[in-house]
Amino acid sequence: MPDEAEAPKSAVDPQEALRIFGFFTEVGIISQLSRALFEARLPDGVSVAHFSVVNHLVRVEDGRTPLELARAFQVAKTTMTHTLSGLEKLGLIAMKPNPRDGRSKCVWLTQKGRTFREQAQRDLIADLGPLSGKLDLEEMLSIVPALERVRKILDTHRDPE
Amino acid sequence: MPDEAEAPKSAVDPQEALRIFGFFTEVGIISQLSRALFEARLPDGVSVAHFSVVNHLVRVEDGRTPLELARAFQVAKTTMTHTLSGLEKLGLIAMKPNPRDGRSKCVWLTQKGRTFREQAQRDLIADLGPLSGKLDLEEMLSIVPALERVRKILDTHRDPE
DNA sequence: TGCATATAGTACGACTTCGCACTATATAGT
DNA sequence: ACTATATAGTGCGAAGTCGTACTATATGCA
Repeated sequence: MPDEAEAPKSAVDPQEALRIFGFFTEVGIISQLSRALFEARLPDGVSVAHFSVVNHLVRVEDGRTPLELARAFQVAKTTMTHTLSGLEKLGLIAMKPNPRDGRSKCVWLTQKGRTFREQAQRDLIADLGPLSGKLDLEEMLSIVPALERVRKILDTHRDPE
Repeated sequence: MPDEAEAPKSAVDPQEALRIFGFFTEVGIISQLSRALFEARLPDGVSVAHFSVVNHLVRVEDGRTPLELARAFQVAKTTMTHTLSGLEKLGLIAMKPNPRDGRSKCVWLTQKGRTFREQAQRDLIADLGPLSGKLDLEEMLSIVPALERVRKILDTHRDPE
């Protein structure tokens, strides 16, 4: 481990930096593994992104604009366009013009979308059973606030949309 | 929030499931944001995956096989093939036949690779300065063990290689 | 009013990751 | 020794995400 011994001006020494990298490495791997796990349990053609958006529209009223959704999930607006067009083809949402802004649209859940979400959530919960036996759920949930703080700081530090 | 009131057989109630989804949502967003942050600070044409592999090869001896690397980063072996071919084009690694197994190869860092890693790490550390001032580093690092536990359980629960 | 600038959404191409199918080599069982 | 099976790596095509560039509409200012 050939770390440098010079005094860094910015309060981060190489030793600590390595551990910070480790944090982000762990987060990246968990993200990848959990995405694969969820995806395998969703119907063919439905991605985690699809499910997440439908889920979000149920929890916070639908009628959101694509841009609001992109911001909520911290993805580029082109990505949200792609996801929404997939959801529209699946018949889970309907896009209507935004009465308050001619440039914009509003995203509405269809009945099929609501039904799908309830079924998918039930299936996911059922499949979570075996996992939940091994995961320390209490510990997992206890670190969510810390993760939220990290996320918010990273968010403010990225280049503006 | 139309949650069901039936008694689930598998120890996960819908309320808790939503919070578990929340955990993975946070992890996914942090993964995305940190990837973008790091990528913007690496030279053109060098991805986070590239840097991570080089960094790994420095920390744990080089001479690893592609499959070992794929397992270390929990990515498909085709993904590692792609990443390594990029690193080879960049001149940061060299692939040699594995003397112990004719099917396999070994990945060695070039001098250029080692130099690159030191420089890149220095740059990243310097750029981490402003962030580190706002992040609660101690809190971040304190939850790494919990993340490792989650990662290991998810890993054992995915379908084999 | 008229024009400059900002914003919402989209088309397009690049990059990353993955699954599947394939080749080459290794290993196990007979 | 021979054959069947398993494993390491790669080529190819599909899907997701992103940045750039573009169109259409909105907003601000002279």
